[in-house]
Amino acid sequence: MRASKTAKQPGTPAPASPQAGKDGRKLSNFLCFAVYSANLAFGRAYKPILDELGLTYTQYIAMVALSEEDDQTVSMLGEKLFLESNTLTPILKKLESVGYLTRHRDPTDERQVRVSLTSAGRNLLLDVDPGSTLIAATGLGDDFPVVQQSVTRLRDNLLRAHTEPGKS
Amino acid sequence: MRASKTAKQPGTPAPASPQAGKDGRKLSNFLCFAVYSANLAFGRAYKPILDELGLTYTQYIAMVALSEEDDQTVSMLGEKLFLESNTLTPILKKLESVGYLTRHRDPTDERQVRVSLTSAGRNLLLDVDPGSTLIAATGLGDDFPVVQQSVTRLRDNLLRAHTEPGKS
DNA sequence: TGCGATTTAATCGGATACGATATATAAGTG
DNA sequence: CACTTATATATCGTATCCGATTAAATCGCA
Repeated sequence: MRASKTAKQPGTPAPASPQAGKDGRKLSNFLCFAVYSANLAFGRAYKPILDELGLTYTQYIAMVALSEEDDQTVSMLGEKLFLESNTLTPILKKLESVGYLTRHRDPTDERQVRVSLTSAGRNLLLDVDPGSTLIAATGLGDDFPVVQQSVTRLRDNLLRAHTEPGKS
Repeated sequence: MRASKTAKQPGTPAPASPQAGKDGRKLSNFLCFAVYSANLAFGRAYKPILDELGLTYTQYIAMVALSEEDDQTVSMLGEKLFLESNTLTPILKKLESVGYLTRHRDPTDERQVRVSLTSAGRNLLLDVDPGSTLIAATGLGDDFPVVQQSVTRLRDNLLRAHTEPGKS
C-alpha cells in the first residue's frame, strides 16, 4: 500500500535485515518480535472478554473454526488452525467435557474423530462480540484489512518456506 | 471507518469488522488469528536455526534484549519483552545454568536481580543469523518495514487500550 | 488373502504464558 | 523504632505448543 519502490525512508531506518549495523540487532527491529509481542497483546485484550465465557483464546478460535463446518476431523481442524492433534486433542476434550462440542469416531474410518459444535457451543459464539470493541483497540482504522492481509501473507510465506526445504 | 481506496486487491472483501455478515465470522477474517498463526509460523521457522544452538525462541529474544544493555533488572527486561517475572525467572535461570548470563542480587536493593550476558552468551548471538535467511522467507520484500511498523503499532495500541480501561 | 507401510489420534515430556500467591526487601508513617 | 504499605522476584497451578512416540485402523500390493 505504501511506496513499494522506495526502500529509503528519510526518517525511518527500517533496514531490510535486522542484522545490518550494530544497532540492527535491537529487538525493535525484529519482525518476529513484533508478531510475537502483538500476539501476547491480543491474548491479553481478549482475556477479559473470554474469561466471562470461561473460554481460553485457543479454545475460542477452535470453536470459531468449528462453526464454519460440521463433522470436521481433527486433521481438518488442525489445517485451519495450524495445529496438530497433540495440541488439539486436549483442547477438544476439554470443550467436549463442558458440552460445547461432540467427538465421535467416524464409522467409515475409525481412525478419524469427527467434531461438531453443540447448540450450546454455537449459542456461546453468538454471545461473544470481541470484534466491535477490539477493532477500535487495534487503532489501525482503515489500515485494518491491509495489515490483516499482510500478516496472513507473511504467515503463509513462512510456512511455505518451512515445508519446502529445497530453496537455499 | 470504511472507504479505503487503497484496497487494490480486486477479490478481497476485507471488512473492517469480522462480525459483519454471516461469513464475517470466518477465521480468515480475524486479525487476531492472523497474528496468532503468524507467530506460530515464525516459531517454526526459527526452530531449526535455534535448535543448533540449543536455544528456544523465547530464550533467544531474551538474550537479544539483554545484549542491548548490561545489568538490567528482571523488570526492565520484562518491559522490553512484555513479560513478567513469573515467565522470565525460569528462563533466566535456565540460561544462567548453561552459562550464557549471570544473575546477581543488586547490593543497593536486594529485591532486584541484575542480569547480564556472559561473553559466551554474547558470542552465541554473533553466531546466529536468522535475519538473512528468514527475511527472504517472509516474502514481504520492500513491505517488510511497513508491516513491521504496522504490527508494532497494533501491539502498542492493544496494550494501551488494555491498561487504560477508562474508554468504554 | 496376508502383512508391512501409511495414516490418524492420542500420549508424554519439555518449555513457555499467565493469574494468583508467597517471600523478602525497602519505604513510609507516627 | 514498630508497623504498615509498597515493590521486586519467585513459586505454583492451568493451559497451550511442539517433537517424539504409541496405538489402532486402513491401505498397498504381491
